[in-house]
Amino acid sequence: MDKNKQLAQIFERMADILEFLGDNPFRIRTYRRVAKILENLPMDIETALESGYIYKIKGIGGSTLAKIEEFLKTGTVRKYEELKKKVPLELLELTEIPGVGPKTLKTAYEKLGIKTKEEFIKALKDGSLAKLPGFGAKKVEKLLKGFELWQKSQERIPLITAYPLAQRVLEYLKTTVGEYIEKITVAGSVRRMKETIRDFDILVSAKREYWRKIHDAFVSFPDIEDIQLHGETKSTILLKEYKRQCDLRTVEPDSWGSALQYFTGSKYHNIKLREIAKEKGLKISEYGIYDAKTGKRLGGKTEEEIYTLLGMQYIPPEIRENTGEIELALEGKIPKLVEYTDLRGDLHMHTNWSDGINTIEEMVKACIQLGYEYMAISDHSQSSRVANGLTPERFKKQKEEIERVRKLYGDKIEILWSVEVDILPDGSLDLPDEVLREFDFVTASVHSGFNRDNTERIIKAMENPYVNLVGHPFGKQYGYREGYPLDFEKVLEKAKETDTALEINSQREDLDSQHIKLAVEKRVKLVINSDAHSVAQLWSVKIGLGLARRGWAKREDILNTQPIGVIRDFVRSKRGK
DNA sequence: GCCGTTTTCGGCCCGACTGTTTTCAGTCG
Repeated sequence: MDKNKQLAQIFERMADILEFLGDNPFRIRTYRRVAKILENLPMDIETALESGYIYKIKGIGGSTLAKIEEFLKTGTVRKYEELKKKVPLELLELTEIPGVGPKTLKTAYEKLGIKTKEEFIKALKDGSLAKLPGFGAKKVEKLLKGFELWQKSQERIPLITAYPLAQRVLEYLKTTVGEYIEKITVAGSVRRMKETIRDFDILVSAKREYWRKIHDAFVSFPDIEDIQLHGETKSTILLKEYKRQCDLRTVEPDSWGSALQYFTGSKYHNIKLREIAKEKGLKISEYGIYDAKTGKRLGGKTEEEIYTLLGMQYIPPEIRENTGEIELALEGKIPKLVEYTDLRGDLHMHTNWSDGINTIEEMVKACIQLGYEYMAISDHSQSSRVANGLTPERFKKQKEEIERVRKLYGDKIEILWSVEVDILPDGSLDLPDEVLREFDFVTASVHSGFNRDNTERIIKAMENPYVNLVGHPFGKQYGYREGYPLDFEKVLEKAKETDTALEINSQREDLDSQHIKLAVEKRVKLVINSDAHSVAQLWSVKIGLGLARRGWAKREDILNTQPIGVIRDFVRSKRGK
């Protein structure tokens, strides 16, 4: 999907340049929308063209198509090349600084001849920018602060890191000013369970008389670097951890639904909704949904109300990206996505037998607490030396311990004896078949050779009748390591052919939602796993679940929503083939 | 740029905040 990303970037850059040049804002919006579409395309752009998929996407018209085709043919887009010559390209990156937009840069460029980032920062610091019309000391000070902040927090953080941090702020507010709060939740990209997060949005509904108290408590959160805004409807703090911005907004209880809808986004989803509202003679804002003519308020207490008034199905937050969900909702065709309560077990976790920190018994007790019907203990195999992988001899001993724990807790939970066996560089497995056959469930993963294409290696592993699941197929770890090159189409085909499932690994966020969408379309079975290395990490299946929902997965697409009998049949039937 | 049972031309989401402004431009979400 490299070409998708490259093309998306070209359209994004063209939009930046056109904005700088003061071009038609609606053309600019179109370019950005195209970039978003390309980024979210669930397949290669070539495939999208060949299959005709792309022609069905609204927002991609003739001249966009021409540019895409030109890019595929020549590797470049002429219009982009020409635009690049007209502007100091390097300067445009500075729009990432909060408070800096294209107009600011344009003024600096035209009045002071500033062409590079360094020159811009210098002009900020030496006061020459402050002398320009529309600029003042305060604005310059703000931009400088924004610059420093930007330097610290350029990177987005993975959801698995962001999610607990957001929960901490929520818990803090609940314990300090909970009595004044009617409802509280995380909105924004965390609620949409986006793979990576830039900042946090927290929404509270409360009676107006309590807002001040709530905001005062918020800006007194212990682990903050800075208070950036402290108002009565909106405050912003900078969290020490990862230098993340965190917004708090308070609304009246009656506006809860419309505010939640609005602050959850995505931006493009909201724009589309408002367009539809307009066609229907309605108007949506964060305060409610109104009759456009009379101004009469029609609703806004719940999110459901908004979607209903627009004549569509409720759309789950995870798929609000304006990538086709709105059209389907208008036709009533949004599928029922998999839910947390559908999960019956976790099939990937480690114990202190390899690189985990808790004992088998502790993991079992924790899984019982979570209400699982079954679980799988899946420690590493011998070639994972850094992870203290088990030899066949140690696995034999582990089996005895599993039996012991089964006697204690077997009536409360089904304990599967499993393994995360290494896929060796040649695609063979780290344990012989006669050892693998002893396990109740086998996951095979790549833990070495991250710089090569691992397609053939994984395909070979899937051909082994004892391999039920490929763990973290891309070898990716969001925020830390890019995945290795992989022909995912081929992997999907082989998975389908061999009845092998693919893992949605919560710790690593691998697969990501676009891969999941493809797998769902191809009807390849998926498993949502925590890959927990301690009791404390078992919660993380919620991350995998979020990704699955973003990938439009339904309950039947996820193997571990099924009763234990189905899991056992899944294993048995592949072995019997 | 895209789009169309009220349009093939003339529209294109909405509101808040900030700073530099006597009514608005720029930025953000």
